[in-house]
Amino acid sequence: MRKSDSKKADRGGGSGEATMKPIDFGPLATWVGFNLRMAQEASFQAFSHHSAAIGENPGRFATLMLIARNPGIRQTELSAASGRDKSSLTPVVEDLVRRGLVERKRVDSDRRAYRLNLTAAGRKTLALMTRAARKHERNLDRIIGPRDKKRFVDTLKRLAAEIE
Amino acid sequence: MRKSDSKKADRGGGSGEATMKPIDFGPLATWVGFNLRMAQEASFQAFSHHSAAIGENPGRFATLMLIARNPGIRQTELSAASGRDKSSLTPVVEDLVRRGLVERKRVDSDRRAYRLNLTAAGRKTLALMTRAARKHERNLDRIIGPRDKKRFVDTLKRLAAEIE
DNA sequence: AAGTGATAGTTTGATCTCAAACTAACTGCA
DNA sequence: TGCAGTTAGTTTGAGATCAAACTATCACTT
Repeated sequence: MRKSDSKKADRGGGSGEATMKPIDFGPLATWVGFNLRMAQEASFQAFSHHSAAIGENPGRFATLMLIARNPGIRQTELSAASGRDKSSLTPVVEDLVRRGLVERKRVDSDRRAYRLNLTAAGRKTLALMTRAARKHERNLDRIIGPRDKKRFVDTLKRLAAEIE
Repeated sequence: MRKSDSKKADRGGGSGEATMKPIDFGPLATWVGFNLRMAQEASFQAFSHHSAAIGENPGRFATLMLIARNPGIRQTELSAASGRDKSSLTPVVEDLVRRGLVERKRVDSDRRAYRLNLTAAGRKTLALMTRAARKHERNLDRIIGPRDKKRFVDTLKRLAAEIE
């Protein structure tokens, strides 16, 4: 069983009875930040489990996709695009290179930087993950409903872009 | 400067010129999972920085709020409500108790379990954080727009609840 | 009672992440 | 030239998190 078991609840101000009370979320119930976290976590977990068979995780997937669509991208650009600190990317890229999914070339004109590209193996893995991701997305779409989807994603994008 | 510097980009299939190209997100652009992560991360960071002055973080805030609204809640219930594994909660609760914000009482009828309650100090800290959270939420609301807010939060809730 | 299976919370180990400090290399200006 | 400030990527340290294994206790059945 993943996550904690949400079963019965015997609670009460002081003296404990055997009444199963629902949780009171107070203001959290309507706050965006909290619900964003809960939804993200649920989505992340579900996709993690889906793609575990391939031996990757959602972060790797985004990384591979961004490299595929932006051949020659550099690590710092990649980190900005994927919303992670550049230092978080160091071990990820290292691992992808070690496993032969990504190729790293030093840039002639700037010897500090690397350019990243997918190898054939990388493209293959990406294709596998894309299939898993599509399945996952269909699941999310079903929950969101086709009507709201575009607006929902737009709102997420605005949030990501505009929070101070 | 937080996160990596998203500045210029000199990229190109093979030979590098000084053209600043925007990132191609491919299918990520429309996928819910990815945008959920980006928005969540942005929101989390912003609130973290806001509440850093109080010496807490978003997770602690949810924890305190849930204890406040559900006096006598047990750790396992709390972990389910806050979407974290119960084992993640152990050090959090320990720390809150150590710092005198939360009080932990063994349950007579079940000596495995604890009941959690806020102390006066805990209520004070929660009040402080609530102020910070309200400011943060106003900021998010402004981005989302009052019209869409309810629907947006409902969708987040459905996602959290219904992802397999 | 004794034993079996579930449950509350902790421990441990593996990942992932940020943030700040660091190295190397670039750019621009004096 | 040569120095000052910036940038690309790495290292290091701290903190979260999950998941599985574990301990203690409970609840139920026999």
